[in-house]
Amino acid sequence: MTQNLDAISPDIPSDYESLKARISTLSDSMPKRLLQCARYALANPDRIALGTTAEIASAAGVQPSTLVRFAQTLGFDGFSQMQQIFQGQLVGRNSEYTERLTKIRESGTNTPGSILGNFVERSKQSLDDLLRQVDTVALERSIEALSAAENIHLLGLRRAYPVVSYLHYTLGKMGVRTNLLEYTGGILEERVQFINENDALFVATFSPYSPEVVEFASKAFGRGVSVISLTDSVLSPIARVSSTVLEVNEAEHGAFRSLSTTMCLATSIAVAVGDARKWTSLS
Amino acid sequence: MTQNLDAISPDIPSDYESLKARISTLSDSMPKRLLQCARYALANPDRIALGTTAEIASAAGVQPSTLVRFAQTLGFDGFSQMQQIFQGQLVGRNSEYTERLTKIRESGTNTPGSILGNFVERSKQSLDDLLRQVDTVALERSIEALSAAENIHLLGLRRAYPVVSYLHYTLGKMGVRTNLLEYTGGILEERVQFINENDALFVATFSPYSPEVVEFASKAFGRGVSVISLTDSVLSPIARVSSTVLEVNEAEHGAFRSLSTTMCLATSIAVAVGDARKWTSLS
DNA sequence: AGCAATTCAGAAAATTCATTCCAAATTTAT
DNA sequence: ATAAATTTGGAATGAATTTTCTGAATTGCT
Repeated sequence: MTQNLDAISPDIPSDYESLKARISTLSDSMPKRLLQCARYALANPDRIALGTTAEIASAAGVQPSTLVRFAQTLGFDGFSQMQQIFQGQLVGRNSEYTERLTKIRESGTNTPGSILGNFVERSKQSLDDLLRQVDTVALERSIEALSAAENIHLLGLRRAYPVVSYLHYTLGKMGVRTNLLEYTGGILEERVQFINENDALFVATFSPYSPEVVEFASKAFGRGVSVISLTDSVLSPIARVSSTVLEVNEAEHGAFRSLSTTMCLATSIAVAVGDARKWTSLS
Repeated sequence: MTQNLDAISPDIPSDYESLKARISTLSDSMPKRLLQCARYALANPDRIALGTTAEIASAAGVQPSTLVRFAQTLGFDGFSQMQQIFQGQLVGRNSEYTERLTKIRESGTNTPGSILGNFVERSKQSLDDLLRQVDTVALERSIEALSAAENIHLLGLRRAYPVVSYLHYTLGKMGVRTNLLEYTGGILEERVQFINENDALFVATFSPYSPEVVEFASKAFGRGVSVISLTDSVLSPIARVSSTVLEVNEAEHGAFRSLSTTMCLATSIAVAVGDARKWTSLS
């Protein structure tokens, strides 16, 4: 009886795309736990494809039975039937991926896909380099300096602006207030006076190094402020006026650079500083 | 415990590559049925990864128990253990990755270096996932829409702000002027009226989705504006009010996410749009 | 050809798994 | 505030799956 009705009305999704679509539409009317399943499934399709109900359930923080109910809500008989869709996606994607990779490698055509592929490849390379070449001593000194600072000031223009802007946000989220120095005409220099000796200045600047930024850092450094700089070469003019220099070689495609690697380092710094501050400044 | 035993007994392949190597070396001295397994496994790795012993056995023309013996011949405890290697290959998670991550995790302490290591590994994985999961159709449609737009408006707050901010910069460098919508209190909504039908709105928003952003996009979409959104899930409220949705699963470490992958995609979009515009709008 | 060692198929056992069920808890409607 | 309906956790169940075991078949050796 029920089976007949089920078979008629909600025909089951037959591929991953329609499954996603259905989850998306049904998610509105889903109770808490089922929504939790929905979120987990969309965020970890691979684990759904390969895991057992027990494993997945514990990873998603629900009961195995909830997973089954989730699958049934979507129109499947049970979990296993839903799992097959995820498995199909996994296999198809795998073959597509290798195909895509070879296409990227051989054809120089500038399709959006190949541009992306190129950036991905180079970014991975660049991340590897970062981990291999990073100066851990400098990194640790940076964290220390930032953790110990009374106030943290952040400066970065143009390409470096998103980096400091994200640091500002992330550190803020961790309860570390920072002063993001936005560029508002020639007034920048005047603000050096508001930075005092116990503060730290974090500066990011890349290849056509903004003179204003270097100038600003120089003045702060001259005043005895701890200057931590993030740049792309030790030859950067900022290096001369920094207490600590962090170097990043960003991935590039033609004349354009991604910010993947830089962001990775920046985020790590933020988390490390947040961690360090948590222990020292715990009220 | 188990690790010690594993390490002592004929060390088991931890990688699909080394597994293949072992199969091919041992296959010389394999009896008929085991050879049959070997051949089938190498020819149908996906089915080994996903099937049950019964299914695979019948497909390969052997008994389930033979499959188990086959796995044991290669040094595994049983079939299931071998299957994991095939699964890892399918997901694209090779042993180096997991090895490094466990090494990082084992070191336990949150030293700056280990935090960075963690972010680097996860970002690399996340980049791989991006290339695997990216919806090329959506990507191409996004590029088209952005290239064809009279004006491009960019919107993103909090964690998404660095992304649009970088897009603003990069597109500007390529001669594509964009309108970066900064948040200045409640005035945001009023600005919808300055966006017209031939424009495109690029919106980025992530997990605690800013209602203002969604609201803004919704209004623009309602006015017939082409809305391209960059978000982290199809469950994102922005998906409903977008012409095209680009999904990114960013790497995370604890509660904190890097922006590496997102930045990689954003940069690719910028370059692709810049390319496309170059040909159409060459004066 | 005859014997020993190895390999095999198939059944049996042990384990794990997906699913169902029900009482408790929570939400919704009245 | 109370009752009804829905949702949830967790145990129970029955099915399925991996693995072991054993006698038969095959192979290799003399």
